[in-house]
Amino acid sequence: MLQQTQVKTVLPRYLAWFTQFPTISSLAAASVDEVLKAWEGLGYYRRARFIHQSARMIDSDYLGKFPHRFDDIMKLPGIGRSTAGAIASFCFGMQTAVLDGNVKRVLKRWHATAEASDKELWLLAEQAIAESGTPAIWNQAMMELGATVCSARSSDCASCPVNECCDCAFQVEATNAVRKSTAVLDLHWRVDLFICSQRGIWLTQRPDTGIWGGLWSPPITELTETPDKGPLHIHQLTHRRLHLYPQHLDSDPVGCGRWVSSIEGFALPTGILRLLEKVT
DNA sequence: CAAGCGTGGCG
DNA sequence: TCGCCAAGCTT
Repeated sequence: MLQQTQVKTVLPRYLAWFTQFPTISSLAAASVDEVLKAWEGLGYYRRARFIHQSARMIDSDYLGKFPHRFDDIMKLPGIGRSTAGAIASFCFGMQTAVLDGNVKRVLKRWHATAEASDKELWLLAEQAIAESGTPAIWNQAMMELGATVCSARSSDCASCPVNECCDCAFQVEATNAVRKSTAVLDLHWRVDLFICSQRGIWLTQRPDTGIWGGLWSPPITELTETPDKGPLHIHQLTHRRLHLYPQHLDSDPVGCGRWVSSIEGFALPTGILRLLEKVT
């Protein structure tokens, strides 16, 4: 849940999650739609399907017990080197490094290597963890440092507990790499609203790959030409600006999908929920 | 290695 | 208001 998502955002969802899925086997037994619904609004929905797959894999391949070997943890879908390193060090006391956004920034500033590649940063992280002697504490400390006094927007070198051994103390600004901003692409989507009092609203399930993968939505058609009139709702993603054009239709829907009397039990993307709030 | 993948918070 | 970024991973 915490991958690329702030603790503040995750916390309430995390608590609700463990009420609904208290054990690995309970998560494994749930349907994909139940899991996606529990994840609704968190974004990066592939993570929800990955954690579901992981639960099922643990159930079948590891007798329902979370694996303790680093290589086995890495095999779980959605768990990469950094997350595996966090789990292995925090849960099992292993000497494994974490390299999240915070740790990367702290390492770059500490060693004054703003242009360091991921490969080089992993090397630095592994070296430090080996010398620390206390992997779990070290990892937590690095992450915490990056989240507080050595944060991205504001660094407080004067109050940093380790400023005396930091190569770039008091000159953080100079070592911030200039990020090349990635282009935001405009997409124009027609959203077909089949709504009737008798049958409710027509929803289709989006393909697993791509934007809002696996979630439910009214049928969406990509437009090559942008309508010059009619209602429009804009939804911003990281690298995409979605222009959503709601289209009320009285005809019968074609293709795969289902009528639902209420969207309550279905996981819908936030952009679609906002659009529906606006037009209904 | 770079692109693709959501959403909310914050300066 | 707007752009950046957050407990990254997969392809």
